[in-house]
Amino acid sequence: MTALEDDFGWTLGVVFRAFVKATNAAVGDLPGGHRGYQILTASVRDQPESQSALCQQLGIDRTVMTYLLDDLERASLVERRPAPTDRRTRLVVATETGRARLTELDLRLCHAEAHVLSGLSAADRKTFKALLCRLAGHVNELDPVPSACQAVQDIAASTS
Amino acid sequence: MTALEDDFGWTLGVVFRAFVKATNAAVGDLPGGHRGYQILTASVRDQPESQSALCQQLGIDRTVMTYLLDDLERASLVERRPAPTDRRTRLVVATETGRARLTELDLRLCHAEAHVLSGLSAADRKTFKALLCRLAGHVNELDPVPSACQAVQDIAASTS
DNA sequence: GCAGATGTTCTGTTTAACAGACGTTCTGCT
DNA sequence: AGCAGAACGTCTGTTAAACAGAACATCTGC
Repeated sequence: MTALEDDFGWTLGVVFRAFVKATNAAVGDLPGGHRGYQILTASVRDQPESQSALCQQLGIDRTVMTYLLDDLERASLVERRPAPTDRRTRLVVATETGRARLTELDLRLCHAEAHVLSGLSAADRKTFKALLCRLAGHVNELDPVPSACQAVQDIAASTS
Repeated sequence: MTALEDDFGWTLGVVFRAFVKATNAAVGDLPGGHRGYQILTASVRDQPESQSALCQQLGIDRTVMTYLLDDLERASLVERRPAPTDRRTRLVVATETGRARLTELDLRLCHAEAHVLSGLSAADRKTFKALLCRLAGHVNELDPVPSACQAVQDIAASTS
């Protein structure tokens, strides 16, 4: 219980970790974990025009994306189909199953967020989110975040 | 710029990542990175009575701690000396150099925190920290955090 | 003094990510 | 049309990090 490190960093880490843990629990056995979720989301919302576009968007290595998609495809959540305009590229589209799974996951993730934030009143929750958002925006100006996944990778080699 | 994932998780990740990055930059070439800093801090503040106590406190594997301490010792920042009461255990004590390095690091980390929080006014900064602290406390009740480092490890296998 | 427990280190295995090579397909130039 | 070079996706090999378990040294209780 001693303040091992700077209090701010420690608390931030605790909260972030709790969110990560809740998120993982919510995602459950989805192939690829949180990255599977992100791929699924992108395939529905953004209709990525190629695998490599998806890679760049999510900050995932091409070689990793390959077997990530393999797993998702094996679970019938997405399909790789050759792009009609350029047969080098594969279009990543969500199946009906994948779409259904995504709406379910969104719900669960919403609960996960609520779980982490349950220590605050509704008003505090709102101000916290607002401040966090301002902070994120400011930080993004200072040093644009390449991607959501990149963050995780950096963190892996980093500190709390 | 599309909201890939839940906004809360994304913003939290962005801010956390920014902090991590700033922290790493502040720590610089310290052997062991942020863990080196934590070990150094613990060796000064808590005077750990054994390596394994340190491991448990920081959530670092024993085998990892071994070469982490090797590196720190090689840099003359800490010393392993046999405990007078039990010669099986090694006392980890900071050298004078290590102590000086730590005060310098504390200063740099303070700047790093200020850098991340520079997007908020002093008042907002204060409320943000307070809310974060309440959140961390609450989260800790729900599911006690074993350690600061454990968080990072979990995050490595996780989401933003 | 001996059996078992504990602290630390070493070895081997596993996992994850990345760099590079390869086959396929497209684009630009002649 | 045909060819050189680039781009996309996949596969192979290498590297780094973490953990499990064995091995060694030392302590505690009987």
